[in-house]
Amino acid sequence: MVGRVTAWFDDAARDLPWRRTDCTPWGVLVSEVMLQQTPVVRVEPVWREWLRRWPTPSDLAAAPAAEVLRAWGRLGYPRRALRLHQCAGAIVERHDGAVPDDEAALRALPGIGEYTAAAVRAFAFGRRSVVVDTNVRRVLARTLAGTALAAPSPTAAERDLATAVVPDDDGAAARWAAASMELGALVCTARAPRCHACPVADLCAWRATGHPPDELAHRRRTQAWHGTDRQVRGRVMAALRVADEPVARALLADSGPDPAQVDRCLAGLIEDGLVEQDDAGCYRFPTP
DNA sequence: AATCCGGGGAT
DNA sequence: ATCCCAGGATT
Repeated sequence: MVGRVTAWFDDAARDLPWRRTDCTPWGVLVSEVMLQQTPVVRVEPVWREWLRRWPTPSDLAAAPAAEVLRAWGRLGYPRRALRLHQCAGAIVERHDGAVPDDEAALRALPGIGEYTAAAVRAFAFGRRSVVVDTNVRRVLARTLAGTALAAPSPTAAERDLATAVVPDDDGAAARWAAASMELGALVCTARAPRCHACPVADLCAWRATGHPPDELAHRRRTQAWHGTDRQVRGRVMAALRVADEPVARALLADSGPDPAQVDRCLAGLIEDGLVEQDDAGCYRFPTP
């Protein structure tokens, strides 16, 4: 399983900038945070711009939060940008400006959770770690468990299974992490898997049983979007992004049909540290 | 364990 | 109109 997937990866891997040998650990960390719930094609141009402007953690730490939020653009979940900014500051303060390779130290950084810490350790430092993202979970669910999709949130049994599969050797483990993720992203996709191009199709439990559908499909609840606070918050952030100066409340009226909702979202954005009010009561990104 | 948190492209 | 995407923090 591991050998065949990594061999496949040697040939099929996408040439992504954060995979190049000249990419720094900081570049890898930035890519991982940007890739949290945002597809590769949308991340790549923003990542290039960020690494050009802020090639090191201390460069980003020194930038104003407003510039960071602006540069985040439409990647979504702008709290990630704020945390990445805080993460850069913490790397400067706690680690002398160098991205740590220790899993516990990584986990302690803002915006770095279990997945991202393991991914940075593997991809930036070539060290063994158990990297379990949505792709790996799906690949393991299908090949080994024989189910169409993994459970909504990772279970302990799933972690144990993922851990058991990871090779002992640092380099082999890091290659498996990248290869298993890539297999899920390019071949063992959620919607229309390309089993004909899969290096382990002949040993896939899900395929062997005729691709049974997801038993929990009918209970999976898709997140609403239209009319939600998330949509309104997004519109407010977009309005502030394009504005050159603080924006009056009246100009944010078309962020949502319900004024009370817009006010609630503004309060939430302020609470989250994404927005602040100036002396005139106009809204803007945080200033130093 | 459940919720909240963006946004866009594919189907 | 629905689904999916290299998740994390909070409760």
